[in-house]
Amino acid sequence: MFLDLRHLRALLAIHEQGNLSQAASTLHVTQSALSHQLRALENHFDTPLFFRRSRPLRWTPAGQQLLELARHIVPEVERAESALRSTGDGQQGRLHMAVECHSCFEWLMPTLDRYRPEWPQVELDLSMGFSFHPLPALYRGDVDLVITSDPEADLGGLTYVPLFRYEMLLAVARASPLATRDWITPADLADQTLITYPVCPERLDIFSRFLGPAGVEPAQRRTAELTVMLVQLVANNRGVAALPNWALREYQDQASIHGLALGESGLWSTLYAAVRNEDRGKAYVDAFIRLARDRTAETLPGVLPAR
Amino acid sequence: MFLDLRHLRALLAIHEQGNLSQAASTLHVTQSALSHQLRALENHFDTPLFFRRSRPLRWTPAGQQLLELARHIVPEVERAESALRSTGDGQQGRLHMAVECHSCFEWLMPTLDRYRPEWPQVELDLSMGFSFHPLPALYRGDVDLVITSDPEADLGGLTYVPLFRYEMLLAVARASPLATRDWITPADLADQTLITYPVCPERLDIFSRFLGPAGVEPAQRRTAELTVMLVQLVANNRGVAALPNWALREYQDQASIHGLALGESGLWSTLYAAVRNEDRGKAYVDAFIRLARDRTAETLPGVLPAR
DNA sequence: CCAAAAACATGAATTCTTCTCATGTTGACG
DNA sequence: CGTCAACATGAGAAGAATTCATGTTTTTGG
Repeated sequence: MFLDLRHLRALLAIHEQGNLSQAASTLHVTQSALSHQLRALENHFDTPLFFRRSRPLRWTPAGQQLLELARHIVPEVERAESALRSTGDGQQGRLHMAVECHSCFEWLMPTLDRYRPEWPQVELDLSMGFSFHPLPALYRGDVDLVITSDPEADLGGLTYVPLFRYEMLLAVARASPLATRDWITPADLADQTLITYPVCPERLDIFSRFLGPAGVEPAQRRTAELTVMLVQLVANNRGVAALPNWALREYQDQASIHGLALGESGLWSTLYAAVRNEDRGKAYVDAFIRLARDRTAETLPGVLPAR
Repeated sequence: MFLDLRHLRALLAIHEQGNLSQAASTLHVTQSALSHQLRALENHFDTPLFFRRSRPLRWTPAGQQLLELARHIVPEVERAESALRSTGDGQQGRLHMAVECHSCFEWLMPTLDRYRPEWPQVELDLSMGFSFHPLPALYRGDVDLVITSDPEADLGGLTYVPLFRYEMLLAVARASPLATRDWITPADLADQTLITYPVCPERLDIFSRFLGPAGVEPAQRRTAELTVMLVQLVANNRGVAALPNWALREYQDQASIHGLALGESGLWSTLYAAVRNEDRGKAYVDAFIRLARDRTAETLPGVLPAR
C-alpha cells in the first residue's frame, strides 16, 4: 500500500484551493513538497492525476477517482481522531454495563437518567447478563462496568468499589403460614417453592450464603425474568422469593406480600461496581460510580452506606 | 492529523493474527517496529489501545474504536488503489462520451453493445450534450470522448480522429412538391418549415454549411428531441428536416418520406471522435475508436470510410 | 513450581522518507 | 513579448520509521 492519508488530504486541499501553491500553504508545507508528492503518486500509479501544463487545474478521471476517495475517507478519519482525543482526557468514552443482580434494574435506570445529561458524550449501554458471565466479559473488555454483589475470585486487574449495603428479605404471601414469623431458618424453606431469576444457583445469594451452607434445598424451584412477575407469583402464594429490601418495599403496598429476615441477624449484602483498574480514575467512570453510590444511598429506602 | 494508514493496517493485522509478533511478520516488519508504532499511537492519543501485560491480547474500547475505523477504511483504500493501478495499464478507466450529432445515437448504441463485453472494466456513460457544450467539457475532463462533425477551433490538447463520412439529406414528405426534385438549393427552403434537434443553429450543419453561407433563413423552425418524432412530423408534411443518410434510410420504408441531396454535389460531412491527447494511446480508448470506425463503416448503409 | 520459551518492550543506531531551499520552466495576461 | 504567478526539479537537510541488540514479562510443559 503506497497511498497515504497525507496524499488524500493534499488532494482535498488542492481541490478546495484550486491550485498547488495555495493548497500547500493551507497544509503548511512548501509548494515544492506538494509537487513532489503528486509526482510520486502519479509515478507510482503510472497515470496522471491532473492535466499538466494547464491552468486552471484540470483533474483527470483517475484524479477525480482519488479525490472521491479522499472525500469519503478523510472526514471519517478526522471524526475518529477527535473522538479518540476526547477519550484520552476522560470527557468521552464507552460505559457498557452489565448487572449480575437482576433487581438492580430498578434503581439503575433512574441513576442512568441522571447521568446521561451530565455526560452526553459517553456511550451508554446496559445488559442483564442472561447469556454471559459479566465479570469475565469485563476482563475481556466487552463491558466496562459490572454491578455485582460478589467480589469473586480476582481475575486480576479488576477493582471493586462498594456502593451500598442492603438486606435480602424473603418475600412471602401475607396468607402464607410463614408470614407470622419474625425471621426464617434455612430449614423453613425445605418444603417451599423458591422462585428466582433464571440464573444458576451459585449466582444467587440465597443459595450461596443461606441454603447452601446449611445443606438445604427448597422443595421446588421455578423462575421468573421480571421482578413484577416474581412478586405476582409470591402474592398468589405460588412460592416464596428472595428480594432486596428496597425492591420488595416498592411492591409491598400494592401486592399482599410480606418481607421476612433470612436468619436471625438478617442476610446483608454489599453491592459493588467492578471496573478494570485502567478505567479507575477516568472522569466519566468515577462520576458514574459516585453518582450510583451517593444518590442511591440517599433515595433508596432501606439501604445503608457501604462499609 | 497523526493517524496514518500504516497504523490502521497494523491494527487490522494484529486483530487477525491475535498477537504482535505474527502480525509483524505478515506486515513484513519486525516485532519491534510494531511495538514502537503502537506505543506512538497510544502516546499521541493519551489512551491505551490494548490492556498491557495480558495475553491473549485484549482491546480497550478505544482500541476497538480504531479497529472499527480500520475495518471501514483499509478495504476502501485498497479497492481504490487497485482500480487506479489498472487505470495505469489501460485495462480499466472511464469513458464518458458526449455526442454533438443527435442522430448518432442510432449507430452508437449498437457499437457500445459490442464494446461493453470486451471491456467490462471500463465505466461507460453517454450524454447528449443538450445542456452543455461537449468540447469544452472534454477539455475540462468532464467527459472523455466526444462524437462531433466539427473539428472546431483547437482548444489545444485535443485530438480529432476521423471515423467515417456520410451525406446529409433533406427529408421531405413524398407528398411534398419538393419530393420530385433531384437536389435542393438553399433558396428552396425559404418558404419551408425546418424541423431540427433542439440545439443552437451554429451546431447544425444545415445552417452552418448550407443555409448560412447562402444567407437564407427557413420560413419557420420547430424542434423535436427524438429522431422518430422528427420523421413523423416530416411524413405528415409539417416540415422538412436534415438527416444523415443512414438515419433516414432506416425510416424511409416505414414512413412515406424521401431524401434529397443538399446542393448539386450533396452535403458531405465527416464524423470525428475527439479525445484528449493524453488519452490517445490508452488501450480502452483506442479500442473504442477502432470499433466505432471499422464496424460502423461496414454495417451502416451509405457511409464511406473517412478521408 | 520451575525452567524454558514465547511474546512483548525499549534505547540507540541506521536507513529511508519527506521536506525545504534554490533555481529553472512554463503558461497567462496585459 | 515581457512580466508575473504558478509549477517542476535536483540536492541536501531534517525527520520519521525501522532494525538490532537486549531486557522484561507472561505462558507453558515437565
